[in-house]
Amino acid sequence: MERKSLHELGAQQRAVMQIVWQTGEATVQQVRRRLTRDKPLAYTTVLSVMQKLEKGGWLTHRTEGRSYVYTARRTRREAGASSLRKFIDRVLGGDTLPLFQHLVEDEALDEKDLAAIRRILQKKRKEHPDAD
Amino acid sequence: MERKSLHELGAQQRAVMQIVWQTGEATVQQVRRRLTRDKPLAYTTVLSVMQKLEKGGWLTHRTEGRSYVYTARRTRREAGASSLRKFIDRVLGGDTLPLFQHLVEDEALDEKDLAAIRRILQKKRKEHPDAD
DNA sequence: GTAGTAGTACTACCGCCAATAGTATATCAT
DNA sequence: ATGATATACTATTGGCGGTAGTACTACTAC
Repeated sequence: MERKSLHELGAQQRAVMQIVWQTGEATVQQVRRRLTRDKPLAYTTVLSVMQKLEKGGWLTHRTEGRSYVYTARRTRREAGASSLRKFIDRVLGGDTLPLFQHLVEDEALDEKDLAAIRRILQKKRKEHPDAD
Repeated sequence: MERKSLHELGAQQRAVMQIVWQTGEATVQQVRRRLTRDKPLAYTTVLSVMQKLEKGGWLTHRTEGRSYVYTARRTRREAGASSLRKFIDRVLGGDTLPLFQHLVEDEALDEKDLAAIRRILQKKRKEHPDAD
């Protein structure tokens, strides 16, 4: 079965999820208004997308007045992490090292970020004071 | 148009690319033999996959005898890095630091990996001896 | 030189699913 | 009651991955 991963969603579905994550919770109308568009989508289109997302386990809703208020079932962090795990396995063949390499070398990281990374590493080192 | 990214390929297509990358170059037959299968795929099936990959800019071929020898147009590193970049932007919203945090803290990294990461960081620090 | 073998080109089909939206039905406000 | 708004259900379209068949070409072996 294998639950689907964030990066396997369609672009529109991801866009909706981003909106829900940003706003914390949202009705169909709110999502619809936020979807930047030359020509706005039909209400029912957005609704359909969200219903499919709910069926896929991405959203839940509660009733409020006559509307549904949707919320994400997982935080963006969680979804991102799980997606990343699958990405590493599937695309990089489980090899995390190139990933770091890319992150540190190619990605735009300022000194603050780098310092934070060093701090993370040192903390990790304390927990496992094996080698070096 | 926007060229497609490695993680957006199908599983079979990725498998073929991995084989080509591993062997450096390969004919259809070679790829076919390497595709682990209960029931081996028809020759023309593998051929079709590779032709589509060629059309999509992933492979090129040269003629050798009566066969085509296919090679990848980008190295696995390049493809992986580019895919990763898009993955970070599109899927994680450019959020690199938490990504890193997650990787170090939750993902299985042995000491060897950690050491390699430190090395990368130190190299980076030499190039930009700004802060700290 | 004819039959067989191996290769490629082109075409096709199936199934899945994202994207889009219409119709039917319910509910609420006035 | 009427109209606006909301959801449920259904439908259509288009693309694409995965699979493979058929047609054509070229080499090989008697």
